[in-house]
Amino acid sequence: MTDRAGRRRDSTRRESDRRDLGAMVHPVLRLLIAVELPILAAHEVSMWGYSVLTALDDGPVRTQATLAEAIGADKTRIIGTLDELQDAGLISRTPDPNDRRARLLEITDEGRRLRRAVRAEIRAKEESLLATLTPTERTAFVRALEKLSALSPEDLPDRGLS
Amino acid sequence: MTDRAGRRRDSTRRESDRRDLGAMVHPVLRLLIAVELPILAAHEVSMWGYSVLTALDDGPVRTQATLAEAIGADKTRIIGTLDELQDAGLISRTPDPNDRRARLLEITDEGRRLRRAVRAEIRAKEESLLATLTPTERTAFVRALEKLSALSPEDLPDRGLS
DNA sequence: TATTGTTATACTCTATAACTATA
DNA sequence: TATAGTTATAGAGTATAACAATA
Repeated sequence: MTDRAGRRRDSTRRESDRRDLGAMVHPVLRLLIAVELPILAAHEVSMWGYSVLTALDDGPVRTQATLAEAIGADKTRIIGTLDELQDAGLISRTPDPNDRRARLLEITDEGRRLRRAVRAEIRAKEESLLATLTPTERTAFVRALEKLSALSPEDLPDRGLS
Repeated sequence: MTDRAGRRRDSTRRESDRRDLGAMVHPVLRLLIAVELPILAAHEVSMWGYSVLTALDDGPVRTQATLAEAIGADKTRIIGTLDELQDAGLISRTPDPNDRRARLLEITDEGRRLRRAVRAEIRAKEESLLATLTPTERTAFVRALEKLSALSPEDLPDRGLS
């Protein structure tokens, strides 16, 4: 029924025959990045830059550290990105009058325009990816991603092994 | 109906309200890595090492470059990994008698044991992730990953924009 | 001359800690 | 003394090109 490598020789198929999730998610992410990079480059914005604009399009943020955590980055890592975005007039970064240590971060109208233009192009590309799925698969896939991306390692119970 | 940031204020929900796929897939991959790393460390094998063992458990490979491409790596990048695996007795690496430039790569019995033990632990952890999904979502999610991970950028047609 | 594997180099990303300015 | 932001440094990961052995 199965050969030496453990693959099934008959036509049956079990979910446990699948590859590890990581072995499938990794190439998918690479594919998404390959699709997005040319679009971002055409608009002269980096991946982190787009990520910052996306976060700020949901509303202003009071400190850089808060913003960094929201996009899964480090506070030291986004400084260069914020410099670029500010120089390009895509965000404003002003000291909070009530606490001059903090920087009030806000997207500008032009930043919003840029972010939404980029998103529209990315969505168009994503459409051609999702078009390879059936409607059922597509809906469930997106829903599953929303659920799983909200989990953190601490949410996982131990289940015997490991 | 929607506020300034474009979010819907009523209870309706559209798929287009979702985040970009990359913004969801990235944290999922990070979660999977966070789950796998402790398991791999306990067995003293690296991520690339496990990836190599997994590929070779499907059958031997005649050249290192072929193996590298199969796991989405560079031929120069896996050399250190192959050295470690060989030193640990997990793979064999012998010059092909017919073409002594090539190295015949094969997993050893111990390598196979290790790989399958690691996989079992990873699968157990993945179970607790997938348990957050409904059965329908789970099946479709895995099927969608299988489809999407098989795509390459060239498979994508241009669709107007970008 | 072409191919396989290896080594060397530089470049990017990231993590850590030290520093400043404000509180 | 503690916090927000910045800078500096070192480390890991990766990409590129040059090299040795074999064909």
